[in-house]
Amino acid sequence: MGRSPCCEKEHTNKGAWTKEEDERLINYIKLHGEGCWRSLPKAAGLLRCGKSCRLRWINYLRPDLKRGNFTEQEDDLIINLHTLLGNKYVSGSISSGANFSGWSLIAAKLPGRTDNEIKNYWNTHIKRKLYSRGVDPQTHRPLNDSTASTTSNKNTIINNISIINSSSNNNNNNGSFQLVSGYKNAKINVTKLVSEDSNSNSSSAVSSEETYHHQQLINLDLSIGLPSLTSHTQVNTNKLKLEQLQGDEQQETKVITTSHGLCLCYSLGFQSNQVCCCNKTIGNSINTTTAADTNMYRFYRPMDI
DNA sequence: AAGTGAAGCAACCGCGTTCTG
DNA sequence: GCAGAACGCGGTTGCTTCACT
Repeated sequence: MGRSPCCEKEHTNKGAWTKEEDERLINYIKLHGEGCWRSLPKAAGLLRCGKSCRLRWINYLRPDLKRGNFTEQEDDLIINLHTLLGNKYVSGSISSGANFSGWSLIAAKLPGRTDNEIKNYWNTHIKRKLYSRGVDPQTHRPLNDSTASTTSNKNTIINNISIINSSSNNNNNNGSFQLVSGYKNAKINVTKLVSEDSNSNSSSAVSSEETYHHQQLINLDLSIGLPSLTSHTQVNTNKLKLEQLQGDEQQETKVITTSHGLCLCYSLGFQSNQVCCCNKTIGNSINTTTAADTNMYRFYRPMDI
């Protein structure tokens, strides 16, 4: 049940773009801006599909693109974000209409890089890098981990977590959001972010119930830098802990909260209300502090179920 | 120098969701 | 409310370049 083609295929060029085509597209967008990709080719005098124009502009012609090799820092960030977000397209998960997906979200955290570029880089470089480290690039588990079966996707879903807005059916919008498995029937449950005093160790900071779950978690030492926090916000280490949900075939979620109400959507770089409706982002003032304030989230992977 | 396979990457494709008339 | 258009995404293809024999 496909869709009708977006353009007349018999009258469009395909394949590599010529310099002249590039110049036409650049000049047109400089004059008229982006938008209405369907009508752009005709208006710009290009015998190209609108989708093709959009792809060419976004991936190669945009003036803010950074070309060249990826840095080690970029490598690490991509790996970490992929561990958290995966690469699955989870369109329409956000009530505001924004789409969540792996590559595009990762690209949003790497200025000047495109999702296509990151995707290619992942497939050609990082996969190999992870294999050489003995890590499965899909599950981010050790290759010799017999429990990380690729055939039981429903049980290994960390890289298919999507973020959705807080449930509209309750009023629990206190800076919360949900992480939901992208796999049907996945039995992952997300517990809350447990705030810790920076001087205390993790075991003393969690309740007995949390300690129980803590013992079942594997620390992958996956850390993602948070935007700096302002002075009015205590610097806390927050742990996102994923626990297994036992004996329940239903996919289930719990709301994640932080002690200071920082929305993880924000921590991932979204502006206030851009993707979630929690109204708990710290706002513009968050940009004013130093790297010394930088906090880190540490993510844990659940044991297999 | 020529042939061949691997690697890299630009571009295409199909599909899900949102938008619009 | 509905249908088709538009957009944006991940997956995949296929061309080009590179390395090796």
